[in-house]
Amino acid sequence: MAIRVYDSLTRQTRPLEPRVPGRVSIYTCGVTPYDQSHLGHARPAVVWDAIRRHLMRRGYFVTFVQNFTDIDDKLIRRAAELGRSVDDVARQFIMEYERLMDQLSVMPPDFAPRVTDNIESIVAYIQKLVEQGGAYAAEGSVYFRVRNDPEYGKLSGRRLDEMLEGVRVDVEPEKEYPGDFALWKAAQPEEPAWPSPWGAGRPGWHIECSAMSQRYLGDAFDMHGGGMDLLFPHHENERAQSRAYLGHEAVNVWIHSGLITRGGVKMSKSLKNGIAMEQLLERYAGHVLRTYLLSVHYRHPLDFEEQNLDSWQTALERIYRLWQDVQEAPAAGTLVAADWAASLVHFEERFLAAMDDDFNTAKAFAEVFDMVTATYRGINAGHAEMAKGLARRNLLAADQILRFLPDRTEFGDDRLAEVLLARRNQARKDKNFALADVLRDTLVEAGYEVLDGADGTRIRRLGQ
RNA sequence: GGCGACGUAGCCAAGUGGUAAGGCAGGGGUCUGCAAAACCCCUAUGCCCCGGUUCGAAUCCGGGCGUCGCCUCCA
Repeated sequence: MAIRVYDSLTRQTRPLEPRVPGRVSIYTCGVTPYDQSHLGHARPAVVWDAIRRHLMRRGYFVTFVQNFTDIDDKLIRRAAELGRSVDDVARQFIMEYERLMDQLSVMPPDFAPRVTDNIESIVAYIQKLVEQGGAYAAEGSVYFRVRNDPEYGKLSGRRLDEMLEGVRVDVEPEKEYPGDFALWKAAQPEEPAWPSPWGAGRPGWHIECSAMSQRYLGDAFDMHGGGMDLLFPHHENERAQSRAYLGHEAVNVWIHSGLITRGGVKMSKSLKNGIAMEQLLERYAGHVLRTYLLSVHYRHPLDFEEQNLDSWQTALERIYRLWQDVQEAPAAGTLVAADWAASLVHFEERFLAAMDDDFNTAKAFAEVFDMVTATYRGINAGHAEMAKGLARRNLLAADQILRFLPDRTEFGDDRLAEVLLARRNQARKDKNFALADVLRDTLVEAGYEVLDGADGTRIRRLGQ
């Protein structure tokens, strides 16, 4: 069955048809490293990671490029505030971003190009646009002729004339047309600058993605992604540039992830309602945050509410309990005929079908929860060996894509807790329940969950 | 003002024509020394409202109401 994806340009869901059979090339807009990363930066990264993993699971060879825009107005301003160089500030936040992504089990991109390492390509790209008449130099800057593209506005669903009604007043006077945007910005004092045919300066905001996607993926690639807020102007402009440069469409499918809101309002710096990942990761494990972001369909807005995150964590606990119970289970032997057994046997098909359907991770998780229930049903029905064997296989299959299992799955690695547990077991054997309860309370207070079962007692450190 | 999205149980959330997934919270049971865990049963005759199309609509069409996003830097 083909993978179906929603394309922002055509506003339709259609089968994914890679340009080169068996291979999928992807470019996504990364971050401008001028400050700490917040949840809004994590969402697209996690979503794309799940998409990549699913494509790989389906047998595609995936090439994934995600850039860093390490020269830009915000970055220049920030560096000035901090009294440090732009490069220095950018490097710091890039490192922090990469560390956070690692905590969220996000695979590093195959290429993570930085704008400042690609200036020559960008200049060459602009030069060709100028030669073709798609762009013009003025006062040391270069602007893109937006009106040359009859399709300008199609991606973001707007019309040029309508858009300019509300355009801000301080339009650069050297522009031929107010809607034109800068490809190259003439150098300002105290700002980093590179040489170019139009004088010293630096790239405008949108050109880097056209130039770098072309450099790393070629004249055409399969998927282009980013947050919904990049649709306009960033992706609209990017599309116009690439079409002018190439004479054809560069992108096959445009994919945009929904924004994160708080109290229904978008997270943004100006409203000071962003949540730093750093801070969140102090209180929640990486896989809890990662999967919380995947618990909602990627195109829908996600209203961040700490209580909902807590509910999600509670839900995950049930999966972890099962995992600890089955991770060492041998492969299932004979199969019995029962509803729960069929459900365990066919789990992966259903799980992958959910992912095939526009990467419906919310539905995929529902399949996982169903599978957990079916497993316990089997265990309670007296078929523990078969149920556990299948559950182990199924959890590993789902985890390949969703990455919900904790990194450290051992429990009881705490010697003291083991001693307390042994004492409690003895107390219970002696029917000294008062002592047994005290020992249990002590373990619970120490952050353990105490699970009495038919085949002995297990303890499990919460949050793992 | 223009363009676009969304509105499903107390809360979160799938579902785009065939009779409401999943999770959290809550109630009742089974099991257990007790508790926890686990399992079973229950919890939306209804999917913002009003019309329409259809044998049949949460899903399609029209009109409202509400919330949000983009139009300016933004993942």
